[in-house]
Amino acid sequence: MVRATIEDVAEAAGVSVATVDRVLNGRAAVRPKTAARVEQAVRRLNYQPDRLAARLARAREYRFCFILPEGANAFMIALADAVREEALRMAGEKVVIDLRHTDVFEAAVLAAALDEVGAVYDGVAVVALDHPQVREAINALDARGVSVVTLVSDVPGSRRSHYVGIDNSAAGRTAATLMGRYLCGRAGKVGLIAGSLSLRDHIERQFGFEQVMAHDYPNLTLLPVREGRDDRHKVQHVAEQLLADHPDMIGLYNVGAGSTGIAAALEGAGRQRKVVFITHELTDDTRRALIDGTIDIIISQDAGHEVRSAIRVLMSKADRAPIVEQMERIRIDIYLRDNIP
Amino acid sequence: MVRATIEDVAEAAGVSVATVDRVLNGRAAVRPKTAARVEQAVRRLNYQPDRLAARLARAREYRFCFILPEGANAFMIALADAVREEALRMAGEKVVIDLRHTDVFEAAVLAAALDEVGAVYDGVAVVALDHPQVREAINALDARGVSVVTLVSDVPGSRRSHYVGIDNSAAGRTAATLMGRYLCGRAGKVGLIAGSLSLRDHIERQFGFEQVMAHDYPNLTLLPVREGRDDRHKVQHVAEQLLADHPDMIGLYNVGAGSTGIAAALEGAGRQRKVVFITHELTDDTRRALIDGTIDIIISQDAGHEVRSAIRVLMSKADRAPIVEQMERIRIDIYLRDNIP
DNA sequence: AGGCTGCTGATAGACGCCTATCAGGAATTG
DNA sequence: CAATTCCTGATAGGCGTCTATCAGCAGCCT
Repeated sequence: MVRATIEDVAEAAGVSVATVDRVLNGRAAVRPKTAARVEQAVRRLNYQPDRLAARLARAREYRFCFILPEGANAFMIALADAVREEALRMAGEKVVIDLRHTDVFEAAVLAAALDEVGAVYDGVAVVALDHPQVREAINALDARGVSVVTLVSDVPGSRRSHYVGIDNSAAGRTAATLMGRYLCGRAGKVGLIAGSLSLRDHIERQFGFEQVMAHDYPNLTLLPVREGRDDRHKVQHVAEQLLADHPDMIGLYNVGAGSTGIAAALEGAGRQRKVVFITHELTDDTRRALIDGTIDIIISQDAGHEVRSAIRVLMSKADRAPIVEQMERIRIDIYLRDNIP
Repeated sequence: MVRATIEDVAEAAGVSVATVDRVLNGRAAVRPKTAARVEQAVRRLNYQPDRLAARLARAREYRFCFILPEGANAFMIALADAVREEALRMAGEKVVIDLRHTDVFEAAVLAAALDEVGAVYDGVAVVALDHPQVREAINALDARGVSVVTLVSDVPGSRRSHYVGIDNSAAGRTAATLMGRYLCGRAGKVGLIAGSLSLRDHIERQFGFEQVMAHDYPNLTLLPVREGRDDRHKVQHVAEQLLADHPDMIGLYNVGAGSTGIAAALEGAGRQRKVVFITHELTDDTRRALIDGTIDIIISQDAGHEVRSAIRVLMSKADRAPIVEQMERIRIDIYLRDNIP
């Protein structure tokens, strides 16, 4: 039982291969009756075009563009590295991947960047700000036939064809539960530092965290969020303030980047390992802090997986082929010092 | 800058495409001097054969076999389902995947099964018992040119070309740290139930768990391991015994399958949510117990990912192509009730 | 010199699909 | 009923590689 070819279908339907091709690829008008015969034959033989042969024949280049923030925190650098690495690997498969950096915090700038790339690429992956202007730009791309996937941070309500990233509110809830359990029913204050509250992912994490905290751990008092803008130094300053203001703070959750700033602040105050510190993204720095105990838990996402997933999705969209949802789910990685890769 | 074809290489090296092909695929003897010229041209043009075209031309079927335990705990069923699902998907890519069930606990039976499949397949993935006889059978397959990957449980020291599965000792350590933290410095006993101590994965988990327990949590007394054979009923019996024998047991780590038996025992004794219960593998049953709080943490591995990884590895081996290590790392998934997929 | 062997070139024919073109038959229009 | 438009068939050529075959040329041996 070998797989059927386009010729088998043609024969079974009593038409020519040209007609089968016309039906399959919508190349020209075909009488409905004929088309129906072809489609029936396709189903009967369970014909599915050989994607390899198709891509070979099309001799088509896929052109994709990744748009990442230019402000370079460690995770975004890892993401950019992953893009470059995959670009190399995929070069052998007629896939061209470009990488652009933009100020993603400025809606206008990001929207302009999105408009600009539309003419050239088949698909765009973007770490996006959730803002009406950006949403418009994404919708415009989609209207032009350029498929868009959001990466790491989503823009719900836009016509992006897929979101590649973790469920951030689940990540926040997870952080809260671990915080609560690690604190063992003690009473005290828990601090919260975010990067920017205009990034969807941060908002959602915070939301999930607060939800579980309020519901399950009434013994803990959640301090108002402070914004650190994902900048190491600013974050450190914020953390120092927080520590000074609240000598009875026993837990700290960092929603965004700049963890090293917090680690420094904790060490400066001599309160490392006394404050349960949970943060995001495994990088060289956070790994080190995790090993020496300053960080208790890192919640992370795998940049390599995300980039590969984004590419697979964009390719599927370009081929108008379905994606395997289950395969494209990006998981929440939880790292303790014991399971660091 | 389009990518180079085999013809470009031929031209650059001043030879015919036939010769380039002979060098690249070791098809026939080529004078060393000529071969060197070709190889230089390959490097200079950064030529890499188009894998799509190659596979198309070879018109080759890959035949792989998965050998799984016939004793059907939920995880193994999920694994088998994943194999069947991927078999369907890959059918479109000239990859034929068969699935066999065997008593993997009997070294002789498993070894016989391995011997048997050797003649037919290009590659074999096996959930293997770590036993000299099995090791021999694996080595024999390798000698015959059939590549073998171990799945879920490794056979170190054998000539398997790859192990697809999590780092089990890290998983054990992770369980221990979470257990220790969840128990908040209280003193008490911690129970340990394993499936079979002849499966490598269970031994390693236990080892990792004991290591961290002994080192970091001297307040906790680790009870001697009890074997439950991965059988729901036997496991339940063992758990009931354990609970009866030790009213002061405050933590329980299940290294193997049969978690539902333990959940039943805990509920029977009215000690659910009083004993911190950590176990492995997310299934419908364990998910439910996690949600209602009987299970505190599930450490898991994604069957779908493992199967896909095994297939990718086997295909690479069949093509003599390198694998992307980083992409084939199977991660330890940690699930709380907050991040269940 | 004749017969080897060893290496190389040329080339045809897959693999399964896409693209394009041309011709002729069928259906539609006035 | 003729003129037109709409569908369909046939077929060639290509995508980049593999496989196989045959012919030719050099150098070696006896």
